[in-house]
Amino acid sequence: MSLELPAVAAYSPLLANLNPEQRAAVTLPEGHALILAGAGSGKTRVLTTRIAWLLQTGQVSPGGILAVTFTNKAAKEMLTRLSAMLPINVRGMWIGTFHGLCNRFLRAHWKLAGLPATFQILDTQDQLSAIKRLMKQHNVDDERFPAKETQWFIAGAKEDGLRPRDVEIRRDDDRKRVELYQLYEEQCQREGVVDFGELMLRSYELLRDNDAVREHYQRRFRHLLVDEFQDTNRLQYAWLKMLAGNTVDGRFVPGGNSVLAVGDDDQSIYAFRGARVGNMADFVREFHVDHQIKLEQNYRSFSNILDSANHLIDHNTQRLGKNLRTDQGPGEPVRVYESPTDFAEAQWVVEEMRQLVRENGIERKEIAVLYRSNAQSRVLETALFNAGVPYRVYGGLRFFERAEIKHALAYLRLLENKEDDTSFLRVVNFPPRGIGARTIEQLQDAARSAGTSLHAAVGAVSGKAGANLAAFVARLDVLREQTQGISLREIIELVLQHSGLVEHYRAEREGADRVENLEELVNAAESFVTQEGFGRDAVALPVDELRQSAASQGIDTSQPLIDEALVAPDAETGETLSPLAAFLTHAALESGDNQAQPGQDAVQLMTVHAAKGLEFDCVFITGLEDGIFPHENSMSDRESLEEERRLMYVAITRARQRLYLTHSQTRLLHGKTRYNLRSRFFEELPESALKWLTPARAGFGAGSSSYERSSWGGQRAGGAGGWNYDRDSLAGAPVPPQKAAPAHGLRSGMQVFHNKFGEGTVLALEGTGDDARAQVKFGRHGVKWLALAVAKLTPI
DNA sequence: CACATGCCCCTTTTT
DNA sequence: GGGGCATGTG
Repeated sequence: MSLELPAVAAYSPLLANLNPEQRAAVTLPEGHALILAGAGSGKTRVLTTRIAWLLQTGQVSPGGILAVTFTNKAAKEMLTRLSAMLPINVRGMWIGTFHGLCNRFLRAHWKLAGLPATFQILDTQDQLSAIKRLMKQHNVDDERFPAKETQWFIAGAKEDGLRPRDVEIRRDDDRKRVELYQLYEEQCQREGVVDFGELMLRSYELLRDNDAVREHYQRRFRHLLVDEFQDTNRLQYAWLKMLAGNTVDGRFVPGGNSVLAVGDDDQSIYAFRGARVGNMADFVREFHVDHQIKLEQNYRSFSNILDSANHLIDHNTQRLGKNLRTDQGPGEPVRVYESPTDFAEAQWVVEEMRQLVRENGIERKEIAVLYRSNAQSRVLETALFNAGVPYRVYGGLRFFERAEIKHALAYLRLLENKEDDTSFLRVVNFPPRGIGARTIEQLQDAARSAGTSLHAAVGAVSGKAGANLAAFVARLDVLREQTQGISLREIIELVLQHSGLVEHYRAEREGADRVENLEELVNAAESFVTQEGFGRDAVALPVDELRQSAASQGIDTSQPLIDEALVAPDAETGETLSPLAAFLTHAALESGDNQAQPGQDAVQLMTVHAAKGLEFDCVFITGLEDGIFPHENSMSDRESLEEERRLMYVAITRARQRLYLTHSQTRLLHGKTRYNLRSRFFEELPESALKWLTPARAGFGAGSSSYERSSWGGQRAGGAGGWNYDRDSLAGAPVPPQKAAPAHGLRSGMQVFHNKFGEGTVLALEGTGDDARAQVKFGRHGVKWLALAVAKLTPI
């Protein structure tokens, strides 16, 4: 790889302030390339500068760029940065999420994809309720086949690019699951809806099976750029391969397309939803990648923090290999704090952060508290609330996922698509209008035997209930009439009024927030139409202009143009998507912010997953206990433990200046007190970077503690540390508050023998005395909870 | 048919 | 501990 730059490069302000590796990445020649970009190494900057560079040097026109990200946020950021760099119209570029781009593609080619023009998108909730409905209809035992599991199965199959007929049947139950998958597909097709996986899979199949379409897009996109490549699943990889095309035996051909993949195998934390780090290695092999560049210079953290991250991740075996370095000094040590209870832990964290704000002048929004799972936020929130510290919790319900919003959207969807049974069922009796379960059952039976949608079957139900149904449908029909030719804003206002939703929530005691949210929906629609991009996506460019540019690309213009640039869903008529349909799509693809209160200087609370891509001056990683982090379900096999370690790596690398690691001896979880050992990850951090604020207990084979009791007697802020256990108990298992060490002497991670189940690994311990239980994973018999008073477990 | 009570489950998350 | 869901009662 040469670092020599084209002559113009040296003068381009775009390249100023880039380090040699970043510059090499930005100015890469044509060909496939993989950028291994460590945390805080300026990855987004490289990606956007690369696009700007390609455009500025005239190597490609905006229409030849396709850049794909995982989140809307990342896509938006890329667009914003790009328009700040170059005075160009970003309109011609395809920049967005995988699903967003697939949606755009399917809107342009709905007919070829076998979809109705008004197809709507099911989110995860909708998908689950569609599956439940299906299972009920086919009398599937939901004990044996939980709907969630079926959903998981279907989504997983699609992520691997598998249709029902392609799924390999490994277990007896799979036969039924595949059957359900098949039925589910038929149901979605009948109702004109697609789930997230379907957006990807349909697009992929259309590209695969339609030569004209594939060749068209292959000719168009000369540069494909992929962010967070380590998070791509099998299907996304295959999709990319289809688009890349222009290769012989997978090798890049000069004049063909170039794929630039940017990723970090150490930050791959989404295997549980189908992400495949292996795509990185496959990419290098199958695309015969010409250029690999590592970005290892970290601009974010002091070296104590970075050393900790490097040291930890070094314990993973499956790595491409990469070590972050920084020019910044060691900075502050990584502080470790142990508390007796989760409550005390939270109090200590709050007290410590108040000091940070008061004495160190740190802004509250520069402080993040991270945890492994959402359930842990509660105790932290309580402590923050009691202390009067402003905070903001990420995660939880987003705007478009709120029940009242989903209700309103269901009415709107029914205006667009009468066949949408999921939406029909959601609102047929909401607000209540005398249509009960019996009636709905009757209606479903009628619809099934006639092979129609619920909407079409309404006439088949007689009596009072039938009249109610007819009135409901009539009301929808009237609304549909009334909403012709009026603005999106007016449509929504009308629907809110005439559906009775606002009225219903006004009458409810706790309904004020919901009414407010419904009003907010009007605003959301308004800003969607004006700024957000309905205009961008749906306004057709002049057809003459298009034909000209198409002709110059050597595309046959005697046929109707197949190109989203027309953006009209129907390429023949030039008809565009209605603002309402576009808005509904937007609502499904972008679930919206949670409780946006920007501007306020508040402490940030979130899961480690949610923190990926963010950075803060000060970071607290809490609940660092075996069974919590690493999570108990991920402790038993190496692969998932390695993912937990990567998760910890992500958490550590969020911090710029100060990092705190806290753990608690006891924790209230699911209403029960659990005694957890300090996380095994502590043993994987460099001692030299750590400062133990509380005595380092002996864990996992470490030597005895060197702590002197007088050195800490609870003098830390908040006085929360005052649990005076004695020195002897420090070397043993976790100490219950009654100071009675558990008699069983088991610790998680221990190998044990059971007379019936054989050898196993202790995953978790719970309770004391006669109530003590252990969760053990056995080879043949799986994971079991055992009462220690009964089960005879012998340590091996 | 609407509302209340009991029961079961319980990673991580984006689209 | 708490939310979602199924079942029971007015």
